[in-house]
Amino acid sequence: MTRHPLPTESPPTLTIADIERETGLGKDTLRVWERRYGFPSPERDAQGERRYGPDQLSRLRLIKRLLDAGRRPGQVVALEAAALEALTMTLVRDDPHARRRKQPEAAPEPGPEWMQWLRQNRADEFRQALQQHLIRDGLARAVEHLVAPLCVQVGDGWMRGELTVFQEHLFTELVQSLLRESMASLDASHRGQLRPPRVLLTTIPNEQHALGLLMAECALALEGCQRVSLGASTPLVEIVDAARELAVDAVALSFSAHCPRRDVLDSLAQLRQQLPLRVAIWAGGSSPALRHKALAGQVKVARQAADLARLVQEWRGEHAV
Amino acid sequence: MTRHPLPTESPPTLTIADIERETGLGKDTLRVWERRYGFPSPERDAQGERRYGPDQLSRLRLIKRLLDAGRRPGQVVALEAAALEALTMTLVRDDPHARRRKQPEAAPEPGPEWMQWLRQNRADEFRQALQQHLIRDGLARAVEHLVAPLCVQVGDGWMRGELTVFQEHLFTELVQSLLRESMASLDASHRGQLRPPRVLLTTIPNEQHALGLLMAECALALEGCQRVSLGASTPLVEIVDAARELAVDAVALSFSAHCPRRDVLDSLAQLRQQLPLRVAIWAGGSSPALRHKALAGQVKVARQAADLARLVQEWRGEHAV
DNA sequence: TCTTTGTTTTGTCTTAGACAAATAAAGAAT
DNA sequence: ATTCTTTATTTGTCTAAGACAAAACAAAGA
Repeated sequence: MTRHPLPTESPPTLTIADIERETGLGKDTLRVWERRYGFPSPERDAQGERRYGPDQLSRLRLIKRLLDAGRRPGQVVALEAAALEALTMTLVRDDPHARRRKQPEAAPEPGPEWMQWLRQNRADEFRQALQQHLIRDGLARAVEHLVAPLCVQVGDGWMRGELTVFQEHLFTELVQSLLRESMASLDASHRGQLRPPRVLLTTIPNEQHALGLLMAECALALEGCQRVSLGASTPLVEIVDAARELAVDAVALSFSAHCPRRDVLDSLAQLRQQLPLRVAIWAGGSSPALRHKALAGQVKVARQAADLARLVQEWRGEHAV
Repeated sequence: MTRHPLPTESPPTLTIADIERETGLGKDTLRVWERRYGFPSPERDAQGERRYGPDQLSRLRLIKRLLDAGRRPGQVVALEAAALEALTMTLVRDDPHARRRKQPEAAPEPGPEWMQWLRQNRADEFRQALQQHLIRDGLARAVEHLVAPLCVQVGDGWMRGELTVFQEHLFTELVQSLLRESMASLDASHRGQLRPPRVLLTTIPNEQHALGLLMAECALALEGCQRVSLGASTPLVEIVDAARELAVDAVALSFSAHCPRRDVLDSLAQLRQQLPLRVAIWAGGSSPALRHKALAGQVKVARQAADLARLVQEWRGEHAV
């Protein structure tokens, strides 16, 4: 993906745009880190432009993981690769705010075999086991007690470096395929009997995480709701337009843990302002920003699939004919 | 999504980051356009930062559409909103290279009713009609003669402004849901009888267009291939790793029309360099860059779903036991 | 244990200039 | 008429150091 593919030169080949794409760190951020912390320290090509080596890329990947885990740049950017690895192994989900959260009656975690299948790329076995689980325990329980916690485990595993990016992609794709299948057969059993509320599902721009959205749709499907999904990453203006044109009763938004706080709060505020009050806003997902106080009253927050079912029932209670 | 939501002030409220997110135009590009063409011409807030009004945003959206349609910035950026609208109506798909391509035996285009359902947000009718079509004509014909041309029509309609972004999202989601359903039942009928080649499907980073990928997967499913999809936007390094770890015979990549030429050619070259030669590379999609000569020999290009089926058969011929 | 204050960290924005890759236009040779 | 080369223009992205507000942290007070 380098602009000048020179097979002969090995070490410094990646441009700043490449690094931005591969790590998700902005160009400005990369430059200011170089100035402040002395890392990354790319060489320069004939035109004076930055050229990063593969070692710096992987070190930046480690840093990004630690940042997502709650570390701050000043603590980690200047650290050696070895120290970064050590930190990575030490702490997983060491969210500084986590002390307050007490383990809510430790739900039965899915066993380690699931993660092992992923690590060993046994996609077929993973898929079959998940399919069996869906059939035997039903969609509701499978989402709540298997898929949702697996998403957390996969996220953690990715942070710890135990899972590669492609293994995470594979997981997403497998789950997506099976959940959609389950919903299709669920709808078939309802046969046009879908009742209100009519719910619009999507995520805000730059939020590509589609699994949360899909799990939310499952919860709504189980309640027999009419639903319209726009997939991920819809511009805010379009969400407002869609809510009007499609005449929905509620807009459900999913926010993954990686979604910047600002974007979460700002977009929810803006949507509340632009959507008519009779349209409810339901926000869900693992984003910590959803615990923010400013949301109370404006927006209903659902932290689990079961919460979403509760919101539907509340809505039906308030809009009984 | 504005950083400072001031409900009292109406006109200039969007920051440059908002514009980047909503239009997809880079910050650098927006600044250099302002310098060169005098547009956009944002006001400044107390800190001297750019603040764009809604009118400028919509005008930039028009410009973006025209650029995607093949116009160049120098021709359109300085134009008034009215002139932009006029240009938009005038020319659709006015690809400057289009003169060479002769209409290849005009395939029966899907009727106008499909686009009308989308424009009028009749999602249910659209879904039902598509489902019936899939059942009656089969997956192969439905993809080739209905879904694929509809994708083109939707792309054009979006450029002309006849379709909104959310209508395009809705279309994508509906089609995706139905295609996945069809593939699931197709696989169920094969019952573990899937044969080689084993194919990895994905797109390169920043290529979010998932429908092309899904249509490709349909074509492979129809041939009874083993396939592993990673979804959209996988880093190149990860594609290489995944190909090795998952022991695939071929890597299939989908490139939408919006995908930058450079990215297409560079990533294909880099993949060919890093993948072992026994792993075939199949590139498909509507990207014009796929016509480039440099690809010949290195990579097999499939412009339609049928081409992909042919590639599978060729592969099987070469690898007969 | 929770709110309020002050301090530090950190991402993003600003400026103008430079340059190479992509595209269009013009000319030459089939 | 086409196709290939050469020249000219357009256009996106990179560079620099400085600035500043919002987020995060630490410490003091209720």
